[in-house]
Amino acid sequence: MAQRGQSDAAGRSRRAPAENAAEITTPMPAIGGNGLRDRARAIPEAAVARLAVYLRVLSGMREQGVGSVSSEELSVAAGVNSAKLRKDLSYIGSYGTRGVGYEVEVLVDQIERVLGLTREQSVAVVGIGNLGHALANYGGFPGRGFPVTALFDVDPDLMGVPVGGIPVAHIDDIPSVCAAREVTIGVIATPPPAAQAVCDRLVEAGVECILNFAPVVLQVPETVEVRKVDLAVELQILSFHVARRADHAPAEDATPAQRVNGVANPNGVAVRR
Amino acid sequence: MAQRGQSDAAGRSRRAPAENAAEITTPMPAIGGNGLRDRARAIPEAAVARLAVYLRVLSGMREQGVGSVSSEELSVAAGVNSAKLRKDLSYIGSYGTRGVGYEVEVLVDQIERVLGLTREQSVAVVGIGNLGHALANYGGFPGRGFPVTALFDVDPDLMGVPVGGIPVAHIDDIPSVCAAREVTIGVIATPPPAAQAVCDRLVEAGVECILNFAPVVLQVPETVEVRKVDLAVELQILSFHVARRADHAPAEDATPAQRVNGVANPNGVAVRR
DNA sequence: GCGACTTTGTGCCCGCGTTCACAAGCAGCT
DNA sequence: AGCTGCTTGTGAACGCGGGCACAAAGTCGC
Repeated sequence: MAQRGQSDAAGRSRRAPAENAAEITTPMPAIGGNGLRDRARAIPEAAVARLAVYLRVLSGMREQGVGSVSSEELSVAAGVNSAKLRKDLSYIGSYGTRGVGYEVEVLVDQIERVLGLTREQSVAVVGIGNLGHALANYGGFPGRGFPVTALFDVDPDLMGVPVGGIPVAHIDDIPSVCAAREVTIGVIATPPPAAQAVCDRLVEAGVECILNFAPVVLQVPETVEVRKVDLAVELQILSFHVARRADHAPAEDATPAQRVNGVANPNGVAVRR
Repeated sequence: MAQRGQSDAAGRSRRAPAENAAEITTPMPAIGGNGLRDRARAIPEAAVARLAVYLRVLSGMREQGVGSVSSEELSVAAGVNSAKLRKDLSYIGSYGTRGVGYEVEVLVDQIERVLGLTREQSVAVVGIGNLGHALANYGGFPGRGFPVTALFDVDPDLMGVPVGGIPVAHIDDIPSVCAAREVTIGVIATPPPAAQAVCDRLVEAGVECILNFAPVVLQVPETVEVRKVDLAVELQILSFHVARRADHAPAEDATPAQRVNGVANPNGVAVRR
């Protein structure tokens, strides 16, 4: 992560070296605040990504009537090691009871709080092609959803046509519509050439968080955060691994892949062997 | 920044300059081989992701007739710092001339070689919903494409229907079809409940690299590499940032976001200030 | 009420990836 | 040739995130 993304690609996370210098372990006197701000600020990006995964797993558990869960159980369900899971949870506070585990309900609430899911985010999708359609219909997923409240495109045939219940507007209306509906997250699913222009309009509309599916490096003001999902890059990374193992072990696993059941890496980063 | 290369099917030849392969710094005995294997193995995942980005930028430059480029130019175009770019390029060999820069053509070829793009990868997409459609039509993107050669779903109405030129087959046929078409990369775009079963079938068919769009933690053998793209997680990470800055600076940027033009982070990670 | 057991929370270490800064090397001019 | 200026390639330091292992803390049973 992904990545790195995804995220992470995987590989992920970077920040200005100056200020985070003193996070985590440092007591940090919580200068003028409730401390939650400073805490929220200190959570590493990678941990945030995993928290989102934990949230999904926990939501599933809650629906199945599971009342409490240990870090061990949760960690295998989420595909991470239990120490990392506990550390991640410790970033948001101490909500477990030693010797017992965590209460599912509590954990769900707290993670939602930290991820800012208590106030519903309003999402705008720009570019209503196949991908845009998919995103517009993505509305309800486990836990609270991100309501898609605005759709934009340039195709005249699409204007006013409802997709997933929301009529499509012209991208020229981005500023007014986004302001009116208090859009906080913009999703760019346009062809590459249009991406920067669309991005500029979103920024102009006051959107400060953007998820970009177009394979373009967006230029944005420092105040705006961009996350990128790049299909081509993902495929190329996989291609790299295909090539690497082809080079590296020209003739081995002719054996029909027995189920060893390793665990998929949460960051979308490949297991290196 | 306009690029958008569709067809650039110039058959280029590749050939690894065997000499420079194993030298440089690492002693690394290069046990039984050309050393390229060891090198390829040593490239960090994060660097691979960036190389893919460089490749796209370079392809665009080549189409515009740019002959050579310095690390500085390329780094700003790709949105990374120049030192990192040079280090990334150094992983694949020394193809620059000091005092001058890099030859675009050479760099493109070498990156393609390392990413394994010289042998075309065959991709299968499972789950032909909106997202599946989008992926099936994704075939041609800058540089060489990944040919999608197989599509699968369970919907009887879709059987045999061509999408993006390829008829949809039933997921029960995954093993046979994938084997026949030598699929090396599988893409899962199914609803969550079906993902694990589909994954198992792909693995059974010998696919060792999987790109998973379903919000599920897949269980796979150790030999299989999984990358995950999780829309919900991406949105939640952005939501986290919205919440964080809302908490942290309740009343500041009333100013209409002036164009400072920071540069989007290549890892998809937000620029934090 | 006390001891034993279980599980959390975290201090510490380690390795990877990023960044800095500089030496090495090439081109072009005098 | 030799000097100058520029850019690459990389050694070395740094900082973050991951993992281990243990102390703290609470529960359960007797």
